[in-house]
Amino acid sequence: MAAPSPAQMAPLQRGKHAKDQRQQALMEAATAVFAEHGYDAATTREVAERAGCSEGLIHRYFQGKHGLLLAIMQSKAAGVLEDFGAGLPDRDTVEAEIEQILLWHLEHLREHGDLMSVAVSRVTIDPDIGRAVGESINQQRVDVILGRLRHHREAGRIREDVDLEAVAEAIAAIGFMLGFFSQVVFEMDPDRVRRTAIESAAALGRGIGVRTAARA
Amino acid sequence: MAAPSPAQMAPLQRGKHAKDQRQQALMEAATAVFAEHGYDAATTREVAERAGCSEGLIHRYFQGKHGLLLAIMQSKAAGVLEDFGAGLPDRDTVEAEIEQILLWHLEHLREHGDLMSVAVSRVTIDPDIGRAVGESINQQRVDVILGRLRHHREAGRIREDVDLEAVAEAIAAIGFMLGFFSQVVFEMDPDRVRRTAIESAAALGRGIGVRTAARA
Amino acid sequence: MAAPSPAQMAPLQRGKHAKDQRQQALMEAATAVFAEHGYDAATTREVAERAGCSEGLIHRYFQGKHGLLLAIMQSKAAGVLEDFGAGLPDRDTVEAEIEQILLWHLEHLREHGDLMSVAVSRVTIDPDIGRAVGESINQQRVDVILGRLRHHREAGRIREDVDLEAVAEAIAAIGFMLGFFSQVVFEMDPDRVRRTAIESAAALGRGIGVRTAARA
Amino acid sequence: MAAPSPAQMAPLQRGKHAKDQRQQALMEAATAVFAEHGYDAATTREVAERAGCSEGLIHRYFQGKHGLLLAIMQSKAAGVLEDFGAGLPDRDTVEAEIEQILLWHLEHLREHGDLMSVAVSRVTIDPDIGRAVGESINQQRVDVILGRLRHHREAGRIREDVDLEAVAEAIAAIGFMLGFFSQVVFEMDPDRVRRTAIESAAALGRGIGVRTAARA
DNA sequence: AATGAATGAGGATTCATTCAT
DNA sequence: AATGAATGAATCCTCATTCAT
Repeated sequence: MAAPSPAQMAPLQRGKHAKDQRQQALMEAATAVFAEHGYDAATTREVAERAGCSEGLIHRYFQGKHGLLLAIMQSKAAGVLEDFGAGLPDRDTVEAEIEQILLWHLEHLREHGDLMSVAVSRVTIDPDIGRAVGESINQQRVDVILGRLRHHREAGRIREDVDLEAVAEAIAAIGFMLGFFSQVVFEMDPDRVRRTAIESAAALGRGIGVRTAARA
Repeated sequence: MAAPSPAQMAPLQRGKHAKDQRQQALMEAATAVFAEHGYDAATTREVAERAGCSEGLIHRYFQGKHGLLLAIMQSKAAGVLEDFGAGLPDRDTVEAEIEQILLWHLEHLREHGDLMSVAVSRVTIDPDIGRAVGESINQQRVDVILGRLRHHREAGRIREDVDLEAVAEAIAAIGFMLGFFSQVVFEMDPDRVRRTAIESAAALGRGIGVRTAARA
Repeated sequence: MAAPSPAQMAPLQRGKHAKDQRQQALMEAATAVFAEHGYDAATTREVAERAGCSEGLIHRYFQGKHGLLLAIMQSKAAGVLEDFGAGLPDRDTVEAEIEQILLWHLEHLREHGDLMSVAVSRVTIDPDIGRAVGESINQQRVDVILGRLRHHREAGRIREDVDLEAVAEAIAAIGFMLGFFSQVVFEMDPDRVRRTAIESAAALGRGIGVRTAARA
Repeated sequence: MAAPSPAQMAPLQRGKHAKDQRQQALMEAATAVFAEHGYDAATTREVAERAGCSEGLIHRYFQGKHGLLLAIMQSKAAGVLEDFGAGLPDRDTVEAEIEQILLWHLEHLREHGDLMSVAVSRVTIDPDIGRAVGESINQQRVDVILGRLRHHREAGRIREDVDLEAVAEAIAAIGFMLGFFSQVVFEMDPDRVRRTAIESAAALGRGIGVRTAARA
């Protein structure tokens, strides 16, 4: 899962203003190492080695190991969602909409598997992380989905009696489970996961859509 | 979340089957401590203290800290599902079926929140745990759900073109997310979670059910 | 200064109830190491090595390096004075009294040079030590001297207009400076130090004694 | 005790004799920081911060932390005594002479409390400091006192059988203990310390003075 | 069978010092 | 000449594990 992160690509000599590069390198290395061994079992030594700099910098830049974890979450949590919503085109049918949302999850959670692993493994223990993950990553995702569903309701494509929030959460749930657990954790067959997403979208879409003449 | 388990100080004398009691006490204490601090940060000392016995026993009985974790998973993972399926009555409609499955998740994941926290936080790191959780807990749940859906299909209540496996996984996903993450991790309002479950069941049920006259 | 402390004299095997012996060994080793390098520069590793046991025990027994320092002070501070006063015979003249007090200081501060070095080097920095040294060691010494002077006043051997407390402090001051600084720190010629003590006692004794016929 | 020295932030520009100012600022800041935390526990970073310049300068100017300590001692040790002896007027009686010597100690050791704290806390550990303190500060003080006592002996005010060196050391001892330990370290009541000094001077003065008619 | 004293390997962190700018 | 970013050695401490009792 963890990108090999060959490090030392650039010598990164002293005194340079390469400070930002080093911080970035440290955060990326840490994400990989944390995902591999877990936060506690990860050593600052390995993080520093992979980032190609000294352990001391972790403490200078991030005030210690925990600060590094926090910095990762704060910096990347935003990034995970930045193109969600904005990047997705409008769809003509509810089924297509849900389908593209689920497929987006499949793609993005696969890409950010390391980050999610770290987040998930800490979320029950570390209140700071719990907050970051719960409010940022989870709630925001639900909100974006909800917004898109509202569009469809306004277009008369969703039944009046459907609780949109509940459905948005259900979609987020399916997206997260398939995208992270099925794909990344359990390493299921990608085709099966993809088919499950598509079928779920169809079922859910039918369930909340108004019955059109075609469907009736 | 953690069962209080105050090391209830039954004297736990020497002989007899006190051994089993001690093993049980150790496993329960460990579940709580692991859930609280995470596996790595948890100390065998605290586990032993809460169980009311000496650290040495952890190694004698379970061959160390990791063995204790494994024992917990193996012993409890089975138990989590034992009444799932068997305990649930048959339902007349697909909606009611899905609803009761989701509500069962809400109830049981709340009860076993500690165990799930431990499992989830280790699942990406520890291959043994990954196996136990993935194959036992996740797949078994999907299978049970699938079995129940097949019943309804045989009764002519589910559309022919629906991929039952996909739907079963979707249901399991929603159940797990709502039951564990929403309830236990994010501590959302129980009523909202419950409503979300019911609404999701309705939407999904409608989506896979054949349109009856009543529904049309 | 530091007793060589060859350690490992007894194998001190496991499981023995040699706990007290080990604590004692640790405290003695620490006294020597602290005196040699200073508290901060001393390493727990060296202390443990000299005591012939593992570093971990320092933390188990004394809750860390600082606890070890405290334990030394508390345990030995009392001991330093236990024979002061009790051990000294009554004297017929004030001069003889002061002389024996000063000579006692010379002897005892030489013996406990290590302990005093540690105490003195920490006394300005560490409030706990400041308290222990200031109140225990210093004030108690003055009190004992004061008690002995009162005896002589009651015997009519000390002038009425002398402030006994002030004189007691002066004697304690001379005793400490000669005993610790001159002897231990500056390593002055023992004979000269001894002569200084005797002459000081004579001068001070004459200064506070009533002029007898013999003296006049 | 510590002079506030708030890093008064004179801009301290490049050229000129700003160098001397910086060295001075560094030494004063270091004296305060060393006195506060002890030499080892003090950090060059805090010294530099308080002096308002960068850590690097400590190494450029003083060749490191230890050099800074040495520079302080060498530069200030002289200053502590510069007006001792010269600044004190002649006295008519031995008592008055001793009294003014002791009171001088009270005043000057209070002023240089920080410096003395540093010196005393290092004197048993650091041979360089030991030398500086022992030979410079201690012996010089004794010598000055001895010189003044000789004056009085030449004036026939001191008994023939008194060992002047011994008495000089006793006076130095009392002065140092009262001036540094009682006042600065133990923070005793200033009035009591002062009274102790005066009474000690009287006793000692009587003890070494020739019995005049008035006294007889 | 159970204890808990002891170990020792390993980890995060601190800090004097160096050096490119 | 001065800075402050970077280093890396060294320290205190923790903890799973072992073993004598």
